[in-house]
Amino acid sequence: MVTTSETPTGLSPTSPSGLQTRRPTLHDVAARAGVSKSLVSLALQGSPKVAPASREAILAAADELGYRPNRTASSLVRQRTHTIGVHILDLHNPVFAEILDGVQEAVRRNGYSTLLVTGNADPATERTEITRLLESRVEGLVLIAHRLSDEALSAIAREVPTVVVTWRTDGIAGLDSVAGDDVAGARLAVDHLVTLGHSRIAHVSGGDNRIALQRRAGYERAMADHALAPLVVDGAFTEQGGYVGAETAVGAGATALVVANDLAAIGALAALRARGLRVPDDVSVVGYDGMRLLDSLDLTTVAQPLAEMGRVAADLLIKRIDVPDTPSTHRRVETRLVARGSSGMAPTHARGRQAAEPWSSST
Amino acid sequence: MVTTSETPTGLSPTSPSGLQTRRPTLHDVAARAGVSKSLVSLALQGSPKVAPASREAILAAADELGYRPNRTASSLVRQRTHTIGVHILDLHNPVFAEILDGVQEAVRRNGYSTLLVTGNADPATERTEITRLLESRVEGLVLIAHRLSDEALSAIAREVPTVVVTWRTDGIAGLDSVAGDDVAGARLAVDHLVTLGHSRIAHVSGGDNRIALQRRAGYERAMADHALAPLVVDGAFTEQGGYVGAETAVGAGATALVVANDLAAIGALAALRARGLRVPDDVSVVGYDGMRLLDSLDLTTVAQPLAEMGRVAADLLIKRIDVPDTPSTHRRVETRLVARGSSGMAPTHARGRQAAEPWSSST
DNA sequence: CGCCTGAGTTGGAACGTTCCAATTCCGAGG
DNA sequence: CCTCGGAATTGGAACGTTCCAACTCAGGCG
Repeated sequence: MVTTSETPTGLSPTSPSGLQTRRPTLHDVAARAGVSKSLVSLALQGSPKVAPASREAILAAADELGYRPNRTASSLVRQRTHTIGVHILDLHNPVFAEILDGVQEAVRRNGYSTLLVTGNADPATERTEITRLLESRVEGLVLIAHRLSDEALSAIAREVPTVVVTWRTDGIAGLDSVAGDDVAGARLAVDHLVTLGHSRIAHVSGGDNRIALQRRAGYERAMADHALAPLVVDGAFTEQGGYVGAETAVGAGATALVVANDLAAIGALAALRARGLRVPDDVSVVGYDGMRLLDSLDLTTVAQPLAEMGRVAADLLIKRIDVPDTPSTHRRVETRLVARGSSGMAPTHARGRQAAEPWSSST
Repeated sequence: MVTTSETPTGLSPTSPSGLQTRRPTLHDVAARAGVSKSLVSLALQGSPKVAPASREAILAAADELGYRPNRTASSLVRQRTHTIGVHILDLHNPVFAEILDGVQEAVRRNGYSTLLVTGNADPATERTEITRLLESRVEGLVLIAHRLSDEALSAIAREVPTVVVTWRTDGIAGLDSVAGDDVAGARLAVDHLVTLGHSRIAHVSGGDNRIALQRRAGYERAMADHALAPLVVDGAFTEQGGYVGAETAVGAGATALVVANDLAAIGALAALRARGLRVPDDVSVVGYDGMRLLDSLDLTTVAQPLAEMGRVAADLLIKRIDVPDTPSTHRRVETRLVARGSSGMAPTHARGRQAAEPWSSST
């Protein structure tokens, strides 16, 4: 198509490298197509009111100039960003990636897009990154785990619809949550090991965060219900945490480990290998979370429907964006034990021991 | 501090839920503090020209109203976003998270922040997500792997400073890249296995993407140099790819596997376990990438300095943002073999075989 | 006493969109 | 030939910020 070229604006100016110096605007496109900026705006939004000929000319001009709409300007005037902010506690833990899958799926299905951000387990960067999301005027916030105080969290929830994935937020008004039942989940692990004849079942803890404490409580209650002596050793939600935790646990004579999460369970496995202990013949290991990778690693775990958690969270959030004044809902997802090769019968010499016998450092 | 309250604006309006209906603006803060919006802007930016008393009043007003600056408005008028866009091919692969660590570190050190986005290995979403970054006017783009065509890539590079991490982009002008030498890296793996007495060394490929093909080429050349018959089986950069690839490879009598990446190597391990084969007694396995997790899994791998790659990439990018017209630089990072427990001497019955002997399906 | 200076403050234009109200254009109907 | 109506198009205000130029107001100095 031939455009009359008495319009002042030619092709976009380029620097020697070919990198554009000034980005073309609606105005430039309008000048090149010989119409007003309003019509260009209309045409690019696909309005049916634009005459076919004009539309064609505008699209051609935009293409020739390499026009790229400016989202910041658009969302400023529209007062909408159609964007959901997502904070991930730790990108190194594949569990969070799996939750994110579900979030993205639901967010996109609802016509929003996501802005992803991570504090990498550092509370200070976590704060600044979330602040950044709020300043970018995201319309909702998904927190895939976080380290905020209850006050900080509720302040945020007052500002923008928010949903927390991974733990319940009962006390705090105006925000939703999606989580599994960590107490019941830890009990599943203990029950499973008891069924296999274990009594010296130790728990490698995940530190003193909320989730870790819940799982620990579940372990302790289950042990008490089975009239077994509990042993909790310090660990963390990382491979290293699992490694050192497993070392002290087997040092104390444990034949089975309930590890705080999958990543730590992988670390525990490494510690056992380093000690020359076989899994599950000498020691059984059960993880927590249910990340996909564990299938390949043949690790027994307490599994949560991760992608579904993300999906449910995003759906709750979008509902809350549409109807801001809904009471908080806290969704509980089903937790189940997935038995794999890392858990087996207790070693014969350790089986059938007296239940509440105190722990000693025998091997 | 007592503020005179004849100003028209009171506290920000809230809906029954406590969720704010209209976000306070500079104007609201100005009204409440009894000054002009210009002075509020100045004060919030920490300008020394603002009188202490005014500053205090303004800060108090902002705090009381819960004022939150609007980044979209700010970046619109400033014509700067101070934001780097980062695209990650696949969040499920921890390798990319480790590269991202380096990127974030360098980006923050230089006073920028990041906007993270993932296509989750789907080319279509990848495109829309990158488009989104461009429309948000990021000042630079880091692509931690991607599936764009060369044309698409160079079009983007013409629009915004861009750096690709993970593979070289020699042919394409105006963008930088950071990568390891995949051909040499694969050779390291083969050499290592040959030293251990292996001759039936198979390669589980990573598909037909650029990197996979490079690694495959490195394997093939190294095998030829050792006068060994190569065997390449189809795989993918995923656990499943490694699983099926390993199955066919050992079916063909391989005693050692050079697997296309770490994730696939984990899958290969699972396949061997399922077949009752011991590692490394029956079969040795070498991965590629060097993700941290492999340390716990005791897997030999060809390691790349992942975080450093990210750091170097971000530094190159920021240099290019400052000085747009610099010639492309392609940084090569050092690749080295990290020997762990998954690679060992070739089984005695397979050792010292005739080198170029054709492969058969013996076990 | 008027002028100058500089500290402190302010109005208003600009950024690139969207969208409303107003305008032009053109053919049909009276 | 004039009027009307609908389709197509347009100007301009608005979004919330930044920043420049201009202004006010003391106080010091000649």
